Amino acid sequence: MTSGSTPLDHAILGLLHKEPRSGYALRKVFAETPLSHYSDSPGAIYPALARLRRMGLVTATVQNRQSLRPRQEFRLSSAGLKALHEWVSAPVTREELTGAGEAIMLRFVFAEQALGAAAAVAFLRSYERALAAYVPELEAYCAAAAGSMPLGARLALQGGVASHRGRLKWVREAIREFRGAPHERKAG
Amino acid sequence: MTSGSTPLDHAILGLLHKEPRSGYALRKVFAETPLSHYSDSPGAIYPALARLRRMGLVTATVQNRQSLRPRQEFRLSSAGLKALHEWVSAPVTREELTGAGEAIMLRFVFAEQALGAAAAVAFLRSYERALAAYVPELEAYCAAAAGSMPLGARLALQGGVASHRGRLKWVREAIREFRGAPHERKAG
DNA sequence: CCGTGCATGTAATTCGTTACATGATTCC
DNA sequence: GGAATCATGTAACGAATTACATGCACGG
Repeated sequence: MTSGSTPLDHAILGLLHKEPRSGYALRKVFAETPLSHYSDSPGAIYPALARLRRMGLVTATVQNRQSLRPRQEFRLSSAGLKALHEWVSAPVTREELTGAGEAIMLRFVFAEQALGAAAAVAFLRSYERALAAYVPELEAYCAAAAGSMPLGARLALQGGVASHRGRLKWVREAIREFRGAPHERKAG
Repeated sequence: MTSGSTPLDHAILGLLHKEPRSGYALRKVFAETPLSHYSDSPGAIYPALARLRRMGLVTATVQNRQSLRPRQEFRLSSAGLKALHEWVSAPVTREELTGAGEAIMLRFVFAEQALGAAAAVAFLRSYERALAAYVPELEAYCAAAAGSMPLGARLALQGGVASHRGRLKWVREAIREFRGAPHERKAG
């Protein structure tokens, strides 16, 4: 098993490909960009880096060697580059498709089943609010950063915007559907 | 903290709301329905059920009490019902929006950055293939099951179909964009 | 009586989370 | 020199995964 195995490992390998970074710099990326759902916590990053180093996928160059708290800069090794290549070249599987946006739809379904149509609509309104706030935010990020981004990153960001816009459209249609449908009794 | 905390806990509470089930029955649901990305492994389900029982959210009725391997049927307690209500009623947060479909886009972005435009297109083709196979499958499930489903579940399923169709459209547009764009040199 | 499916669990390992602890640098 | 920020880690804990172990029920 020469390839990094967790999503966090993969994200780190990808980021280190662009340029060598310290653990702290990686934390900042995870905290401040749309990669925000990867953990920016030291308890995840530093063990992950140690792991990748043990696996030979990254190398660390230590600065301030004599210091009690030396800074390290991590860069991809050739094995790490190979692992990154294997990861991005692997075919897209069915499982990867299934995960997207699952959890939130589950909440919606159970809202209706456990609390009835009114709760389902309330949930949809909350979803709508969150999306209506998030989409312009993403668009702003997109507009600000698109110029300095490679084509793939720009397309991915635009795909994210489109996806959330599509969701928003679905939410609004779903609300209308519930309005139109005969009210079911509240369960529970 | 009276509410179940993990996604699996929530999924179990929601399923038990509909009807009491055994651990094995829950496993089958996770294995055979679009809830497929929750673990159907005994090492996840049974500890989760034990946890929920400790928290007082579910109760177990034991059949074959004298057997060495008694069957249990789990049902929601009133506290469990309350926890379910709280979960589905909680507002949708920004974090819930961010997670959707992240990992796969990351692979796409890094494919271009690490291997260049040709690899990015290859990735998109793989993505396209997977989606083109999955969407009709979902549609078939939808067509077969829609009649016997409550409105919310049907809408959620249709939303999933629409979302994946939107993705597919994006993938095809992205491929065209890469065709049109001047070829960048292969990095690495 | 033997295999297949139903059914419940445990053990080892690994990863992520939260909270904590510590040191170095920079700017006022 | 004190505060904020940069920077690196550890400890305790919870949860998921894989692999394993066990037992019951039924049909051929």
